[in-house]
This record gives sequence, structure tokens and C-alpha cells, in this order.
Amino acid sequence: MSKKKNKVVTIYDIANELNYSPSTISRALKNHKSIGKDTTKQIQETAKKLGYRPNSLAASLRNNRSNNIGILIARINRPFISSLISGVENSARAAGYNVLISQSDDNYKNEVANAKALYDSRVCGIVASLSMETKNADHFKQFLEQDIPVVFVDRVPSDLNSYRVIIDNYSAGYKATEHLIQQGCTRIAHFAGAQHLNIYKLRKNGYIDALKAHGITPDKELLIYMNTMSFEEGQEATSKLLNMKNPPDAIFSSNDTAAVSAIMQAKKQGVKIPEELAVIGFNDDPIASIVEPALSSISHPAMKMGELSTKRILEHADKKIEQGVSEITVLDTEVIVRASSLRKK
Amino acid sequence: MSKKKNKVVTIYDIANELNYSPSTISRALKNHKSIGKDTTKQIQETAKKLGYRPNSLAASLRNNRSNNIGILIARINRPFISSLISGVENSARAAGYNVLISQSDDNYKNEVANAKALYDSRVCGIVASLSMETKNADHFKQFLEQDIPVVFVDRVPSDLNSYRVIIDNYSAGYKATEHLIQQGCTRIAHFAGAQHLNIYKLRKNGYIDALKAHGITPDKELLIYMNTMSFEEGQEATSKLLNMKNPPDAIFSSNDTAAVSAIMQAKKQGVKIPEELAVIGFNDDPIASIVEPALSSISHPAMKMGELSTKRILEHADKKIEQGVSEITVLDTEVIVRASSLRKK
DNA sequence: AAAATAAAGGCAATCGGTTGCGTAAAATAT
DNA sequence: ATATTTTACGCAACCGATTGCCTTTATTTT
Repeated sequence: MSKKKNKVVTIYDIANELNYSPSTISRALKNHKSIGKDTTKQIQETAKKLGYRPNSLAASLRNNRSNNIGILIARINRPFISSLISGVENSARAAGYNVLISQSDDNYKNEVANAKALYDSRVCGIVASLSMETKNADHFKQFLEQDIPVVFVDRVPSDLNSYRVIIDNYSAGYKATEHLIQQGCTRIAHFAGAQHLNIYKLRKNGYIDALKAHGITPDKELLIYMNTMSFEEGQEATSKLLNMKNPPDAIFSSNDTAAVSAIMQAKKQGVKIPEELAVIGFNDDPIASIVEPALSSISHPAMKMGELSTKRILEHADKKIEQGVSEITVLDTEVIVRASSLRKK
Repeated sequence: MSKKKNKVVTIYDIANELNYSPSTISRALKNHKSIGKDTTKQIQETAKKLGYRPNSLAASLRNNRSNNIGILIARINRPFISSLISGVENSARAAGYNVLISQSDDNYKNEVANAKALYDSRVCGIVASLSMETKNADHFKQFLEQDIPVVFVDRVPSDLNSYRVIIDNYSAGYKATEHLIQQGCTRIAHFAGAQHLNIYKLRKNGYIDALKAHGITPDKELLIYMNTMSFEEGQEATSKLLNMKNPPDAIFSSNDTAAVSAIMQAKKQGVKIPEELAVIGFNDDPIASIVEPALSSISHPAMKMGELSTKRILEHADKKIEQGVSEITVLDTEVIVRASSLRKK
């Protein structure tokens, strides 16, 4: 009994058992109308009795289309991303699809390789959020050429026409800045992310326009361009800002990590939050509610974005939407006001 | 040009182009020794020229084995889990495997359904961490019967023999408790998770034995059994503990969420941390470094556990390890001391 | 130079469903 | 009672790569 691998039951086994042809079995199992009611019932019962499990590989091969949705993101272990994945997974599974994940670690080459791998495994659609390094989205064309839907989420390319599920980053940046203005802040700094990623560019644009709309002239010294928006970068920038002779009275950070580091750095330097420095972040990560004072932030409907992405893919398969059409879904964000920016009560 | 789906290149196309048989193409592409050097080179070049991409579905069907590793966990968007997944994904991809994820939302029925789905998609191995509700692991037997390796991680079943990648929960609980004792605490409370999950049971046992070893008699009133160890449960329990006539001077929580809520609740009630209440958590989630005072915790090598899980699966495929053999990998944990438990300096 | 061995490829079955087309029997229409 | 339609099911090709076995040609052995 070295190999007690139980024999796997196939439709051929059912066919033999009942003296029907495999095609009848196949059809009966999918409730095809051309098979008699009684026959269908009998076949389905026998299938269950024998412990039949469909081999989806075979079906996928024949249909040239798997039931797998691919996810291509930068890093799994980030609150926003893991919630996004969670949303994709839930809705995909509910529809009978599996989810393949791949992470690029914010590396362009990895992203290209992962796109290849997902393509080769014949995913029926892909949900993608670009790496920090990605400036060219040609590696997604292979999917479009085969009419495999690509849904870009959050970090989307500017040069490729495809589905998008995004938030209105401009408006979010505008709202965040306006909130600070309404709290009485006038010298508002901004932590901006890499500008080739439009999410960061748009947030910055919203910031600038909000300032202007309220009669504040943007000060270049208060606009900090960052690389990865890490905790360290945030600390350093905050320290620099606070040591200016005319320091800012608020910071709008494009992510929560840097915003939290700003809070911690400010406290370390004895700067009171929000009285002397109001802070608002972006994403509404769990740490936002934990840091003290609690960090105001822009909430990002991550889970929902995942669900909508799945929906786009499934719709594409159903409707046979024409190629080249790009349907863009823009979701609302919300300003979550917490203590870190609440000057007026 | 309604459908400009470019024709996909197969080995047959290459065969026609070069007047070789498909079998020769197949072998040449895998550098089979029975194909001549020159021929192999020519075929590989032509394959590249034509843009050939292997159809892994076909290969998987033929080999009755996909290159997909399945992950079955409770919730993706938890720091520990997303890091675990990250570890699995990285190492799997490096070895040319894809990763399928599924989450049960801590629901037993979902877990069973997901196990089925992963089985049906012919994963070549599975990494699983049980849901809170799971008390029976029979739904994993289908894999073992087909000699598909199952690696249980973290939340492992007690009644099924398979690979395991775990930490020494008993020792971690012991160390955490001992650390509090060394800091001068004597009335140490414990937030224990659902006891049918051995991780929580073992942590609790470590806690109790550490107390005894140091001459402290465990007090039942200080041992709080929780359900999900949520923020709310932690708050409530903390409030109850602090209102006792003889309140604890320390809390060892089986997770960080509840530990953080304990800190916040204690602060709200004016209890000083760590002077009046020392706190240590478990997992070393990101929030542990953010909360104030920073939370001491037990670090859990999540990423590494993921990598080792992948390794087990790949080894299984290579070595054709006998069935029924369970190889258990136990990893070390580390006590991360931060301000929340640092009474002696 | 004859025999044995090695090298290089081809044939055809196989993995397990799926599906267009065809057909026999039953039901309905005329 | 005959013609027509419907119902119920089978045949066989197909999806694309893999592989055991066989054949042919080249190389080595004796």
C-alpha cells in the first residue's frame, strides 16, 4: 500500500456505471435542457454517490478559459491592498471563481514577470494596481489582445485604455486640504508621493487648487516630494518642516504611514497636535485610529473597490463588451475627521 | 475587425513552421536530451520568434497536477496573515508556482467550501490556517488521499496528521508571562482566545505554568476567555478587570488588537501604563509600535512561516515523501519589549 | 566489415470535459 | 394514418502539451 491514491472519478466512470455516453453525463451535470429530467436526476445522484468532482483543468483547457481571476499588486501586506484583495476574493468566490495573487514588491521587472505568469496560467481576467516603479503598461497589452479584461485599481496607468476602478484623488486631495483650511490652517504642507503615479499627482493637484480657491498661495517649500512615503521619510520631512523659521501649521500627507510618523515626530519635538500642527493622512489605515491623537484621514473603500473590480471582469465575460471600451468607475472618498486635525469644536 | 483576438501560438504552430513533430517541439522546449543541440536551439528561437507561450492548463491536465499552491486562511486583511501570504507568494513564485487564495471569514462552512474549490482546481499543495469555528479537519482528508501535501500554519488542527509550520505557543506564552513577572508584576491577567484552537490554549498553558514556576498562584478571575479577541472584547474585559477591588497589575493578551484596546481603555480610566498596568500582546502587529505607550509583544515570523510552508510543499513533490508522515516545523518567537511593559530600566 | 549501441525524432494515445452535428424514438400536427 | 416537430441522447473531434514506445540514421565496438 505504498500508493493508496484513490482513483479519481470522472464522467467516464459515471458513463460506464449508467450506460450513458460521456457527453450525456457532461450535459446532465450542467442541467442541460436536452437531457431528460429523470436521466439528469439519476446522473446527478450517481455522481454524488461515486464522489465525482469535476476536473476544472479539463474544462478550462477545452474552453480556453480558466475560472481564475488574477491579482497583480505591489505588496500584499498593506492594509489597503489586503482589503482590496479581500474584496476581490469574496466576490469572485461567490461567483465560482478562484483568485490568483502575485505581488511585485514595487518592482517593475517583477510586475512584468508576474503579468506573464498570470497570462500563461490563462486567467479569465486580471485586477492590477501598479508598482511604484511602473511607468509603462505595455505588459498588460497581451491580455487585451486576447480580450482578457484588465481592471486597474488605485494605481492606474495613464497610457492604457482599460477598465478602471478608482477614487477621485483630485477631489480627495481638495477635500482634505479644504478641511484643514476650515480648521483655520493657512500654512499647509503636503507630503506628495512619486509624481509619475497619477494618484499622487492628483492628490497634489487637489491640494494646490484648494489652497488657491481659498486665497492661499502655494508655497513650494511646503510641498515635499517623497519617494516611498515611508515612516522614515515622513519623520525626516516633518523634522525639516518644523525647523523652518516659518513652519507649517498643518500637513496633508498622501498616506497614513507618513502622516503617523509626522505626528510622532512632532510630539517628539514638543509640537502640539492639532493646535500647532494639524495633520491629515490618506487611506484610513488601522494605525490611524490607534495613534495619539487619532489621525484624520481620507477613507478609501478598499473592499468595495475589490468587489467592483471582480464585477467588471464578470460582466465583461457575460456581455462580451467590445474591446477598447474603457469603463471607469469612480468611487467616493470620505474625510474622516479625528483629533489630529480637529481645532474647532 | 470585431474580434481581433490574435491567434495563440501552440507547439503545433512551431511544428508546422519547422517541419518537426509536436513531440519534438515539446521536448526541445524543455531541453530534453533526446533532441539534438542544434534542433533544440532552432526550436527555441522559433518559439520566441513566434511568441509562443506554453498553455499550462494543457500541461496540468496531462500531468494531473497544476502549478498552483492553494492558501486557505480566515481573513486576508490581518497583518499576520497578509505577511504569511506574502511569504508563500514570494517563495512560490520564485519556484515557478502560482498562488490561489481563499478566505473563510472565520466561518467553518466557507472553509469547507473553499477546500473543495481548491481541491477541484487541482492545486498541487495547500497552506491552511483554520477558521475560528473549525473543530474538525476532515475536509482536508481529500487532499491527503490524493497525496496532495497540506501544510497547516499557525492555527492547526489537533486531529489530523500533516505538515505543520508553527511557533512554540506554549513557550511564547511562558516567556511573555515571565517577562511581566521580571518586571515586577504579580497579578497578571490573561486574555485567552477560543480554547478549541490550540494556539490559544497553549499560550494560556504557558502563562499558567510561568506563574506557577515563579510561585504565583493563578487566579481564575484574571483569566479572561474571549471569543474573537476583538477591540471591543478587549475594552470590555479591561474595564471589568480595572474595576475589580483587587485589579491586575499586568495583562498578557493573546493578540495585539485586544492588547491595544486594553492600553487605550486603561488610559481612558486614568490607569498609568506600564506603572500601574503593564501590557504585552502577541503578533507584533504594526499597531503595536504606534500605540502609546508602544506595546510590547511576541513577534511571530509570519513571512518566514509562509516561505517554509511553500518549501514543505515543494519538497513533498520532489522527494515523494511517504504519506502519513508529518513533519513539524517549530519556529522561535521573540519577546519584543516596548514601553507598555517596561517598568524596570 | 558486421554487429551493437547511441542519438535524434516521430507516432499516437492520453489527460477529462465540452460541444456541433446527427439520429432514433416519441409526441404532436394535419 | 402520415407528416412534422420535439425530445433525448450518442458520436467524435477538440483543447494543447506530454510521454512511452518505435524507427531510422549515425556512431562506436570488436
